[in-house]
Amino acid sequence: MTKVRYRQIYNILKSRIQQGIYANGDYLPSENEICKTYKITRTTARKALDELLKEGFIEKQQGKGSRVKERRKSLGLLTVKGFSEAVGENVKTIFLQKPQLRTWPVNLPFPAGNKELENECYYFERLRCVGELPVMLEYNWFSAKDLDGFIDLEFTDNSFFKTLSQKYLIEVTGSEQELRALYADEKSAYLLKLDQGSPILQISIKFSTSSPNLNIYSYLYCNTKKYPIGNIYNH
Amino acid sequence: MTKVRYRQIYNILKSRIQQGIYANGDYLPSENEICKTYKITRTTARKALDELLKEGFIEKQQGKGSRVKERRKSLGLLTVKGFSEAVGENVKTIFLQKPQLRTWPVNLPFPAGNKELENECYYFERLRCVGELPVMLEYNWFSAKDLDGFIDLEFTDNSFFKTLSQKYLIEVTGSEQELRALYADEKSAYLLKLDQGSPILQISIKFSTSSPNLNIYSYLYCNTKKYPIGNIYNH
DNA sequence: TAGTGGTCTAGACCACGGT
DNA sequence: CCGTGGTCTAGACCACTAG
Repeated sequence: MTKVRYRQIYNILKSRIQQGIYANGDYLPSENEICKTYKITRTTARKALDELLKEGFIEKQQGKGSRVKERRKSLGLLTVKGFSEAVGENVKTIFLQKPQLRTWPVNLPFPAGNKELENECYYFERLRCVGELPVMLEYNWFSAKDLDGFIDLEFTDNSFFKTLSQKYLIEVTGSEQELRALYADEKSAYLLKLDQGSPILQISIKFSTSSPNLNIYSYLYCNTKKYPIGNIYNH
Repeated sequence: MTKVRYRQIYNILKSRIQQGIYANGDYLPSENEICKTYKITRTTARKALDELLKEGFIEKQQGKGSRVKERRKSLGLLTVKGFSEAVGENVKTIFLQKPQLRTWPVNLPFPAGNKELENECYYFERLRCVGELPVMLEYNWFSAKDLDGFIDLEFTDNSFFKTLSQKYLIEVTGSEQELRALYADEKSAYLLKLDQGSPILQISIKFSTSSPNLNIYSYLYCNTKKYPIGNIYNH
């Protein structure tokens, strides 16, 4: 799959955790053992563990080891690359607007680069649910440059980023966000099954990708009553 | 100051950026040049740059370099260790409740460990302003164990974490957060100069420290109208 | 004292951007 | 082509935890 070694190790360890092979509170093998097992050096092993740390799967303590941490019932949207990855199973996605070509809107969450604005943009709109409960309303824009045929595309696993990766070999490399508490407008309230004027969490995002002239701009509107948004930071 | 080399380099580069020696859009010296200048290896140089990246001071591009990024007018609370660090200058802090000994409250933002609960806890409460505008209301709890004399303590630079570091040699090593949009209650609304029932951003935090039995539990209530909360994530 | 994670060195090869 | 950042190796020393 991915070529990078630390990413492979990361995936192996992550799936071991998710399958419960390393259960809650267990210690992972030590860094040196991981090195021996996978024939890598500590630099690489530590890089894999760092990813797990950043995403809240483990916690480390000097002199003791890396322990599997309980993940809370929150959507780790801020540290992860998208809704599907953040939530895991039991996700339902409803397209309110399939990808279509548009002119750029006036109010992007972050200013776009000139090269991006040279072309029109793709736009789509989705409602995300955990089980039957709608928890997030999502608006997305990105430059149409270099992404021919995006309109007719079927999303793999309903994941936009997985689709980008598989069909265009483009990876998300980072994100920048701003958070605001707002009143829900009529549309958001209706779709998220809230009273109009309820407090709602707006997340403005700029995703950067491995393609320098492609950024994804998104507004997320979250119903945080049942599922708050989670975030983890180390160091 | 700090003994760790990459932290020193990080501080040097950060202050160069803040002073405008490396201005907005400029490229930093390349990793190899940084190595030569400070007589370090690339591992160390890269670790310093990684910190700058995480906090949004720079952006990197393979084949080109590390460029100084414009910081937006938002409080980078989620990626940084506290209000003072997040905001920079022009901060005003008002103590609503000076540190005092208390019994633990019922509703901590995250469950505390048994060792922490064995003792009573310290509590304090502050209002944080940017200029004259109150933007954040802050409630803090932490175990009184090993922190004798905390009540009479003067905070250095109004920074709780700086005080911990200097007086007790305890460092913040990470944090975990949950975000919710709520209605402002009477007290929050009054202090943050909002209408009662305005939407308000609640950040529940657990700060972990270099002392395994000391975590800081906080609720932050933010007025995001003028200053949204910012966050950055890479990889 | 043995084992763990944290820091650091010295060097290598690769992928990417611009000339 | 060269210089950039991204990955990886092999090995060292340190700080912390626990028996």
